[in-house]
Amino acid sequence: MVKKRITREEKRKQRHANLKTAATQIFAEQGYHETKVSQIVERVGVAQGTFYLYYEGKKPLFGELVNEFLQLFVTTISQWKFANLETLDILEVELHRIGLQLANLFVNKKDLTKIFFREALGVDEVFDTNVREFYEYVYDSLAAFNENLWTQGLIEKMNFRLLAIQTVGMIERVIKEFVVNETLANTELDEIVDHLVLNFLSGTRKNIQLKTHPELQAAAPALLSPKSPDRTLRTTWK
Amino acid sequence: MVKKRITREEKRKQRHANLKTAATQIFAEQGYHETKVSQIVERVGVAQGTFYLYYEGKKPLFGELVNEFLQLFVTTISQWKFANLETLDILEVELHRIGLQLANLFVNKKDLTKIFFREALGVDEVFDTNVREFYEYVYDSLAAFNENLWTQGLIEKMNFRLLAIQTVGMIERVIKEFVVNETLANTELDEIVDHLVLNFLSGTRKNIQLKTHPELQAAAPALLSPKSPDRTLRTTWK
Amino acid sequence: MVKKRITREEKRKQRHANLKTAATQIFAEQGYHETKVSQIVERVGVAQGTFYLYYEGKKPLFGELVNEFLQLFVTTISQWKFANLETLDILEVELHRIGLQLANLFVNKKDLTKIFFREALGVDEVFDTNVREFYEYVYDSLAAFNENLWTQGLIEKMNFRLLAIQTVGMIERVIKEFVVNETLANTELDEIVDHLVLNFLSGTRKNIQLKTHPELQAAAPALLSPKSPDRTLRTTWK
Amino acid sequence: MVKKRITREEKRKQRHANLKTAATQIFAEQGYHETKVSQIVERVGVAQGTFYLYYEGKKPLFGELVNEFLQLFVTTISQWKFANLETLDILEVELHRIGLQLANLFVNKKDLTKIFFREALGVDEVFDTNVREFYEYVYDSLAAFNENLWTQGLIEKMNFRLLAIQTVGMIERVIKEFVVNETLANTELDEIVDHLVLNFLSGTRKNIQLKTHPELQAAAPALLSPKSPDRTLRTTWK
DNA sequence: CATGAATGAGATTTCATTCAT
DNA sequence: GATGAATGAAATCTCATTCAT
Repeated sequence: MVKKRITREEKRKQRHANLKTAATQIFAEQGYHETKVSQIVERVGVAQGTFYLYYEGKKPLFGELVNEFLQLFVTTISQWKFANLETLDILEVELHRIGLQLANLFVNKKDLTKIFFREALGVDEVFDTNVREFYEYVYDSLAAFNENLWTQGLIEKMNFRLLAIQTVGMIERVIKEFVVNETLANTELDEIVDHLVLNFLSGTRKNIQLKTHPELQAAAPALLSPKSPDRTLRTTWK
Repeated sequence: MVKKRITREEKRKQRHANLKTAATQIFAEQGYHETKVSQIVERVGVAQGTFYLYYEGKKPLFGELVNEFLQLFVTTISQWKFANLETLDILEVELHRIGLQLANLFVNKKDLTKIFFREALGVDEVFDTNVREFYEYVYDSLAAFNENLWTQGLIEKMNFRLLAIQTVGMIERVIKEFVVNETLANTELDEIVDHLVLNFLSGTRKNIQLKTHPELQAAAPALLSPKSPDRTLRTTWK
Repeated sequence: MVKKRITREEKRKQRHANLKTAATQIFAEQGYHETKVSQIVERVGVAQGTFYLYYEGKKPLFGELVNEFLQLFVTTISQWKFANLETLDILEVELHRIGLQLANLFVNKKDLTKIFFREALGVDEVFDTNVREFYEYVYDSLAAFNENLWTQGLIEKMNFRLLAIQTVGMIERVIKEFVVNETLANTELDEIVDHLVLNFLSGTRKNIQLKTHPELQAAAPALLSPKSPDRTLRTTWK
Repeated sequence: MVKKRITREEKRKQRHANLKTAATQIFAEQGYHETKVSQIVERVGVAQGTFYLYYEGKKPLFGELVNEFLQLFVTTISQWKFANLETLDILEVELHRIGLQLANLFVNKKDLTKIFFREALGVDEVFDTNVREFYEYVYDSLAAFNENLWTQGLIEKMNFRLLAIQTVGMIERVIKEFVVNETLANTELDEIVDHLVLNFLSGTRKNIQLKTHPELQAAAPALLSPKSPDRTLRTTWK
């Protein structure tokens, strides 16, 4: 008896999980609008109506997935503790650590990450609001963090909110290339994080003594558009 | 006779332009999927069928707009000439100049910018490919530019492609906030560009002499999630 | 052992009754089509499948309820005995008595009455036939009764079937207003029955001697549509 | 040119009319819930989508039809003028006239009448409200009319609202039998109206002098349920 | 060229009923 | 008997695109 009940409950959970997994995959593959409920149930091997036993509809499910991602993110960053960031060296190490932590989140939740970065916006007004709230939250957190670093004399005084936005953008695009598009797949995650941290801290500038070697500075040829300066992009689609 | 032919031709062009303008606006306002062909023709004041005399369909038109944006971008950056970037000071000034130039492009083409950043991805596989090619192009250009700066001894040796990606992300998100979401609307464009350039060059690190004032460096308390550490995000949608 | 069997049987009967009660209520509240089987079982607190152990389906249950109402009605009127309707006074008293009897049936079975008057028709062709047969039966009975009254010289000769139909209509609408819509709730049941009986017998006409007082008869102004002669009714629904 | 435009406009009107006609017929035949949009378009011979060019949906169309009926009714009765109802004879003639007028409305709009009497209630809450408002309006009008007759000494003092309700019921059921069920089809419309008017005025009672002939009054046998006193009605449906 | 009515494929969603446990 | 998850047929409605006028 007890066993039977467990079995049924487990079956239910299994099905729920299967549906979510299938939906996540297909959303990640095709995006929200191209994904049909029929595809989801087909992949799981259940009837169309079954879907609606577990989810109120396609949109609510999508919202749930997006929120799961946001939740994971928020949970992760809200756990960070920065007790003793006394020196730049310590800061660098810490930043590297949390950078890797975050990167792993994205890598482990590749499909959710794809979903978020491909179509979190534009599906529904309510979603949009939610996502924008999320960004505000991240900006605020990061700006406060930066300001604190300044208080400690670790970084320069600057527009900390703008800095936060820039930082988010940096990370975002790298994530997109690494996880979503997989164009950075051949680069070590560690190297990437390292790069981001160093760049965040020091920018690109050659250190001061270089100024004493102007002989190194040659004339720079026009550089951009190395492939095809007048490159034309496809214009027609069916 | 001749006059009539011209008039007719002009009318045609006018209509073409009107349709494109209307479509651009509505795509920017509502996104691709929420935009109905009926809305576009209604705004222009022509019949539904007329739309198809000027465009092969909704998707091709959208593709055209996205490409127009890409084209504008490519045209802009491919014109940059960096003849004499002899010193960091010159570089800084130059970067500021082209940064403003780019920013103005986005501001002037606000609708196209919105379209691109909201939904360039996820509408169609072909679009996606095209956009990805575009990004590759930008990365390559930027990486080459960065490498050249290094050659001139202006910047440090680093992973220039990764640097390019980071830079693109930085700019992208700032643009999104400034042009698309208008959350940065109260910040001067000049300040923003300045910030980006300085950050690109120097990062955030306090310069060296600070190290001689360790008394400024206090212990940093945990800082993130200033609003609500356990923040819960909405989970249900209809 | 024996006790268990009884208990089980009783349980079954109880469940059957519960389901019927719940269904009756919800049908009365929402009508046939708005009522979902899920709502019925939820109110009773049993599983969806259990419903089908007691009833063959939603429609058969509804039919059963409608028939229960018809049965009650038929039982009531078939018990009426009219042994000595010798005078109009006796007739009036008798009519009042059976009128009240009927009225109490409707009041006591308010939900069944609502069900019958709201949706007995239009749910199923078979139901419709059944209901029509019922009406025929009532018409026939009433016509025979009326004809008998005539035989006894109590009422005028007229089209007794038509009279029966009229009478049914009179009663029907009053019931609808009193029981179903409750717009007559502030009127005493006794007064209503009284009114119906008197009207059945004497109509509305002022008795003869009035004709000797023609001074009472003033010119009648146009009277209908006291609220708004050109009243417009809502035309659109979603 | 002009001709072409007219043709198109006419075609449109024709199609609109066809859809309405088909819908009216099928609603009248099968009722609201059994009627499918697919049946309507099939009968007209147009595509499914065409339906939605002319009507916002099935429910709004139904509402439109119900309201058309109500409108016709209101228009009819609001035009009645009762200038000189000086005597009962004149009243009788007038009532007969308007009774016929109303009856003809129902006969001419048989389908709308069927729709109204079969399913005006129970399809939608908004409809219900509308219909109930309509009944209130009719009751009010009729009660005022009756009261006026009393003011003129033509009829007895009574509960005029209740009288109105009774009258509406009388008419309603006769209409249902005559128009909807067609069980009175063999009776002359004129006779029916006559009957209703006489009954309204004089009821059924034998006039006074009959009381002097008690020999006519025989004992009445039990009369009701002439067909089958214990008649059982069908109980099961699929 | 322009029109705009018509098309119809296709997607979401509901819910009475079934049936394995 | 009871359960309740699963079923799947069926219905409504949308909208990009076509094509006769």
